[in-house]
Formats: sequence, structure tokens, C-alpha cells
Amino acid sequence: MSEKFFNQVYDVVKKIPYGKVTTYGAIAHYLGSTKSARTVGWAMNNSHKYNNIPAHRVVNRNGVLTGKHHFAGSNLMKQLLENEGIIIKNDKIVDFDICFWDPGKNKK
DNA sequence: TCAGTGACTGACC
DNA sequence: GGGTCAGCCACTG
Repeated sequence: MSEKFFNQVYDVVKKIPYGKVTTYGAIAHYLGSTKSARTVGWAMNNSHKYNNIPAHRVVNRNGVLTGKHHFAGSNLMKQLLENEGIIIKNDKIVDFDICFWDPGKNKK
């Protein structure tokens, strides 16, 4: 089923620990193909209808908050991340290398 | 049904 | 080192 891909994306995002972030590519790679990152993005686009998806913890490979415009406020995504101890500067995660969380590392 | 689009990424020139 | 192209999957008109 195609919705399984979405379900897996949501499942991974929900497993992101507090104070950690991941990338579309990491999720896509975890699900099979790094090139499926677009679909991950589309899944996040649909995630707004779910209130248990921490989409603010998902950024692109540069650590840039590319999806912040999809939140209620442009600074909401930044505020949520900073609230978790993540430093944001110019819509970009400063200590991205430290905050990065790889889904594969958490694989059961 | 076909074509276009999207919160992306990697490879190529 | 920067711009362009193609691939991925799902949704919409």
C-alpha cells in the first residue's frame, strides 16, 4: 500500500528524540531510497493534519528550516527547536552536526 | 489518464 | 564552486 510509506515516515518522525533533528534524506534512506526525499517532504506536507508529528524536527540536509513557511508562523518552527535547546541562526541549525539524529541508528 | 508540482538529494557539467 | 538535470513517490486538476 502506498500509504505505508507515509506511515513509516510518520513513525520515524515521531521517534525523533527531544532536542534532536533529522533530514528528509535520512528518513528517505531509512525507508529505502535517498531519492525518495521528495515524497518524505510530501508526507510532512500532509502531517499538518496530525497533531502528533514533530515536523519541526525535520529539515533538509543543510540543516535549513526549509519547511518553516508551512507552519502557522514563520518563527514557530524556530521557536519549537530553540525550546528544545537547538540553536537556530538565519533559519539554519547552528550545531546541526550535534543535533542530527539518524533513524538508522535507532533501528530496532 | 496525463501532466504538473512539491517541506529533497545526488550527480554532472 | 555554482547552476542544471534527473530520480523518487504521492496528490491534484
